Amino acid sequence: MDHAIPPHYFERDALTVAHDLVGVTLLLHDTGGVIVEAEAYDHTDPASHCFAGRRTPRNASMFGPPGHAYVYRSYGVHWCLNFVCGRDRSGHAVLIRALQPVMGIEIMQQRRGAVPERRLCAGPGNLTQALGITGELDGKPLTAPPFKLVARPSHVEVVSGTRIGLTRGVDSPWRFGLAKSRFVSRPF
DNA sequence: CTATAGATAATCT
DNA sequence: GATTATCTATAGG
Repeated sequence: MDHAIPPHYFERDALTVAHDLVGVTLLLHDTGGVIVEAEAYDHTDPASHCFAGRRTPRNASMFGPPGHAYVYRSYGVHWCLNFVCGRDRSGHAVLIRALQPVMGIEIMQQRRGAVPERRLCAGPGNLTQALGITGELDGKPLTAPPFKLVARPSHVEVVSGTRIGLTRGVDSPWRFGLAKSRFVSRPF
């Protein structure tokens, strides 16, 4: 029996949610898989878009209600998917960085081109391309279609490390992954 | 396998 | 005008 993720799941700080999301299954329409890599960001974090509570048109949904998506464009090219969380709308979010493909693998392969399955959803930009995620989903609730989230198994071994691709906040170990997974964007 | 270089254009100052 | 929560190709071990 599948257990859906309840809305209050996201009413916690980004670090806690990022840790707990490892092993959760993320589905969008008929594609998706198991979250094997996620990173936490919040308003105390120099690497975050909403550091010190700074608001811009782009990051508006990061200050919106928890349990919703924050989708932004990275390097002007790639879409990146975040889960907004926190209890006080102060700017907590978790960047989904990699999935272990489970559902709709052929569809995702068509969208991504000829890449090995272990690279299909490895990296935030690759993941959104595989699932067909665009800015249209920014601000949409994660607890309603087209999203579906399924709770993880009871025993999941989670590892942590420093985040990827940053110039600030480089030492914070706010990257979480599924131990020994070969679907992560980079080894831990 | 790891490391680095270059492309790329939206976003922000 | 500068920066960037990335990606791919390429060179080297």
